[in-house]
Order: sequence, then C-alpha cells, then structure tokens
Amino acid sequence: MDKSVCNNSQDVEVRKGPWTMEEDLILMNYIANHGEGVWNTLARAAGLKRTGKSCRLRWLNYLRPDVRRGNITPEEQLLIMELHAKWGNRWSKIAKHLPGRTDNEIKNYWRTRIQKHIKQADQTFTGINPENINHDQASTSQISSSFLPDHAVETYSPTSFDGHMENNFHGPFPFPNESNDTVWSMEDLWSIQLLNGD
DNA sequence: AATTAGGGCAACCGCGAGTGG
DNA sequence: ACCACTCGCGGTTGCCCTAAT
Repeated sequence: MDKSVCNNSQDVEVRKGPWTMEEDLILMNYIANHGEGVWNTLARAAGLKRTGKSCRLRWLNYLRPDVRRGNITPEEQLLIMELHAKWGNRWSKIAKHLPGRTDNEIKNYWRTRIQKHIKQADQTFTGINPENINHDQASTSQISSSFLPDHAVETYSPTSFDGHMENNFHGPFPFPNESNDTVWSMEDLWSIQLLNGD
C-alpha cells in the first residue's frame, strides 16, 4: 500500500497510508537527535515525505517511548468510563489521566468495546432501539454500574487485542542511553520488538 | 479450502483555537 | 483587525486479521 500524492506542480510527493519501519526509524532517529519541533519543518528536515501532521500523529500515538500498548486494565476501563461520564468525548483530556495511553487508543477502545457493551445493555435492559440514544453523556453514567471491576475483568479479553499486533513492532521503546548521536538500527528495533513479546 | 462478515486498530480529514507578523 | 501558519482534537474511514459459514 504505497499511496502517495503529488500536491503541486513542483512534484512535492506526500506519502499516505501505513508507516514503514524505515520511516519510523527516520522519525525516531531525528527526534532522538533533534527533539520535537515544528512538525512540518521536522518532516522536511528529516527527509520524510509525510505531512507534519502525519509525523506528529505517528509519534504521539505510536513511537513515543512512553506509549503503553495493549491490555487496558479493568482499573483503566473504569477510569475511562468515569471520566467519559464526566467530560463526554474529550478524549485527549481523558487520556491525560491515563499515563501512557493516547487519546486515539482510548477513543478506539471506547468505540469498539464499551460502546458495544452499552448497546447490548440498552437492548437487554430497556428494549430501546440503541440508534435513538445519545450515548455520549447520559447513558454512560446510567450503564456504568454494570461495569464494576469484576465485571470488567469478565468482559474484557486481552487476547483479542494482542493478537492483532504481529506485523508491527510495539511501543513503548526504551530510548537508548542518550548520546549526542543516537541512531537506531534495525537490530535495535527488532530486539525491542522481541522483548515486547513477539 | 474458499468466501464472507465483523471486529479492531492505525491513519486521514476537517475544523477550531492559538500565535506571530 | 486581518491573514497565514501550526497545533490539537474529535470524527470517520480503510485495511488487516480472525472467526464463522
């Protein structure tokens, strides 16, 4: 899947779609050596044919060393539900209270897991057509009593999450000891991947 | 074994807010 | 005050994988 787009007459190619390991390496090496900055500038300076926006997203959601992946714990699930009941779809705000979790991850988790349970619960307990319900605020707190910790353990299946990750290496990446010229090799990344359980 | 359907996740898109010239 | 640019956010889409048929 090598989608790319030429934006203008000067043939500035912009890559889209999934990131390759080479691109990840370039971005990680660049940030390790220069730090984060203005993303558009960074993308160009690093030689990536990506938008700054794309680089930022990739870094924040996947490459950042403190990103935790997989296995949302029952405690985290409960916290997500509490905070969602309080703030609604303010994913970034919610994510700030879950160290290592990204807004995107929480948002996906909510949509694929919790919202599904809510719909099921709505149908089971009320017989109301879930299409007619605004789940964002009200129904969350209404339903949350059915998600007590032990129930959360029962309903959450970690294996279904981990099973999807074979083709990508995992965060978090422990950055190597800071030297002035930190360069990641393929071997580094693969060994990290192995350490993370592949 | 092949096909289909659904789930789960990564990534893109559009919009609004913030900032500097 | 206006404009251009960047960032951050939330919604949505597209793709891959797995389970079911």
